Amino acid sequence: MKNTATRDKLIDSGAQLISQQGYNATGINAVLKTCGVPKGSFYHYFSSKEDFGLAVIERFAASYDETLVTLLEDNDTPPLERLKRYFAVGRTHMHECDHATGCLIGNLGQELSGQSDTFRDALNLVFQRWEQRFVRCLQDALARGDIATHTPPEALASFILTGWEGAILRAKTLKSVEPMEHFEKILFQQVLVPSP
Amino acid sequence: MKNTATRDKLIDSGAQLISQQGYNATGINAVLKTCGVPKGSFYHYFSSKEDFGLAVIERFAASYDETLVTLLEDNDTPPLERLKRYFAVGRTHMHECDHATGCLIGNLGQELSGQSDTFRDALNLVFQRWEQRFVRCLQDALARGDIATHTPPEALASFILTGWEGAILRAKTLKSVEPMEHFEKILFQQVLVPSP
DNA sequence: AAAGCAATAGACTGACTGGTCTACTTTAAA
DNA sequence: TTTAAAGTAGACCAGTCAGTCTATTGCTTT
Repeated sequence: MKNTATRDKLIDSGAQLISQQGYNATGINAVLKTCGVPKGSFYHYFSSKEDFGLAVIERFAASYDETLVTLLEDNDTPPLERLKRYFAVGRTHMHECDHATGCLIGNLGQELSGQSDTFRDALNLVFQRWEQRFVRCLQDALARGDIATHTPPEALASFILTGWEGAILRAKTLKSVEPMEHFEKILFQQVLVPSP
Repeated sequence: MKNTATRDKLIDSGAQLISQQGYNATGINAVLKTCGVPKGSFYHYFSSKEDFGLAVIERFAASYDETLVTLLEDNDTPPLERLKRYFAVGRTHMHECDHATGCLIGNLGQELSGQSDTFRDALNLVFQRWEQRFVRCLQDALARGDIATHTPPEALASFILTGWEGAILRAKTLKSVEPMEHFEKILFQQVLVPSP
């Protein structure tokens, strides 16, 4: 398996279609059609649709983790500013996709975690890695005294991730980023605050 | 259409299967099999699968709204206590379904709002009605001085709904109600608080 | 140049999809 | 008692699904 260009094309098209329509609603033939790859190649690179789905998740997570690092571990920016920037980027993405796509991992988590343990485990791992990035950012903020709370940063990170994912879901059904803005506002005004 | 027993059986089975597997993964034949109804009856009561799906949403929303009223508009209980009870019931449900089902409306919102405007509109309406219930409860709390915040109750209600939906999603992938507990804890310790 | 493997190519399969069709039975009104 | 409609029943349809199969091409190693 030296030529990964075709494999990449398949994963790219798959990620796009799955983001838009979900996993079950995305047929393999549709993926092949959008990238002009014959079925023989598909089953040369992937043993099954599930295998393909897991590859899509893996690649999305890897690429997303890069942007997460640049946004959340930039030590030249105060930690809370990094978080705000992260949310702003998310809101921009939501606008760009006309409130239709949202978060691939969140979508698949909702659709597949009751359907397949393999998928659930893979998606759970991605979520946990994201939480770790938040934890580190929050620890920075705590160390600088930017926030003062008795809540452990792990719980705060979980709160931020779930709140944000929920806001994305709501933004999709509402076709507006308003729920995301509400979340940000309340988070920074009432949760991530210095001691009074 | 006088005899609604068959129709109800179809909707019940449909709600159960769609809750577990999602809309796209639930075939009509599977619904028919689980409730022993022939296909002729299905298309006698519903014009299409989409029509059926909307009926499932409608019925779930109506039945869920009843429990929402008894939980959130019980004037014998302080408003914040009502909210806490609501969350406790949600957590119990999550345990009962072994963290597999979650919230039907949230699931479908994620799966279908990018796929069909009809579904998105229907689900959005349900969410908005839920938010209204929260708003009323929060107004009670504000009037009693149980909470003191400059954030309008509508924004708070949106925050609570999205946070809770996100926590449910995360609980599904994690197979644990921990994210739901984190959300509750931070909400009542740092957001819904009286003036210091 | 020959051999061998990686990759491409797409026709094909059986199972299943949502949906249609006709035939039959029950119910209720006239 | 007749008649029409409501509802039941399931065979059947075209289309699509994930996945298989065989044939061929391109590249690399010997």
